[in-house]
Amino acid sequence: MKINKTQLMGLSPNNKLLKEYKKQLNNNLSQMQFETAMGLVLGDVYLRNRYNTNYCMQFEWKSKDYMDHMNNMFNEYIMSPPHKKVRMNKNNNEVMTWGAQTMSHEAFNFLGNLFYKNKMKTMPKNLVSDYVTARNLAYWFMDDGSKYDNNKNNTTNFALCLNTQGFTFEEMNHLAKELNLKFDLKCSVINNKNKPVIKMDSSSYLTFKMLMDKYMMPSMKYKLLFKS
DNA sequence: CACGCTAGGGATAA
DNA sequence: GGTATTACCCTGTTAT
DNA sequence: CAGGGTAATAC
DNA sequence: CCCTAGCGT
Ligand SMILES: [Mn+2]
Ligand SMILES: [Mn+2]
Ligand SMILES: [Mn+2]
Repeated sequence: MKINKTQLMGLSPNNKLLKEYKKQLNNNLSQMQFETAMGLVLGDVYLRNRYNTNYCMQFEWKSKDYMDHMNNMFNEYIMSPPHKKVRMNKNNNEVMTWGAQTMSHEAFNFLGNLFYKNKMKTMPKNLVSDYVTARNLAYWFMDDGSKYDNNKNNTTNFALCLNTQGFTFEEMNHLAKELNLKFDLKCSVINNKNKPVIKMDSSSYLTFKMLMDKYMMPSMKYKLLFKS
């Protein structure tokens, strides 16, 4: 008797049926989920291990479309639809985002163990050569990517960035080399507020765009669109 | 005198 | 009855 | 992005 | 992540 996810609607966190449902799920993410999740962990997702058992993912994005896409991608691990978050910041401005979370599950532990060594998020050595794929890169870029030149004219500088301020210069210097090696992306590390940012040279734009094209969600395509 | 280009910095979107 | 569990919001806070 | 609080089960 | 003041050509 297989448990359908719809049977879990409104159940409490410690419900027995929920735990049986978790058991019947595969202990590993699908290949597509794995590649996506890794991109998201590098990007905007919080991979959380609160009770020292199984990891879960916490989502927060401004784009509802993008959030819905993740809701679909990790459908079997998400029990509640995204909830709207409206907050006031210190300037009394309204800031609206969408929040959601997966259930905690063993399927997320491999990524957790890969990125978190003694509760600290680190960049695994040889991450790119061992794991990073085009899809993986795409979700990282959709999350933390940007143009280098954001001026509102038709610039000829097509350089792109990965906003990696959360990592160390050492980690990113190594990553830049790995990206160059595996994807032929001419990368360097630049400085933003004394924190590292990966810059992909303008000459690598077409290479990168070709790699990304089939994965870019509509709401994120602006990140690699130029006037000319 | 324009205009491309950085690095400096603000207000979110993480 | 207490203790253990844990998904769904919440808020703290800032590097993106 | 990262942690905290809690209400609802299970034993 | 994105915007922009202001140096350099
Ligand atoms: Mn990130
Ligand atoms: Mn981000
Ligand atoms: Mn993002």
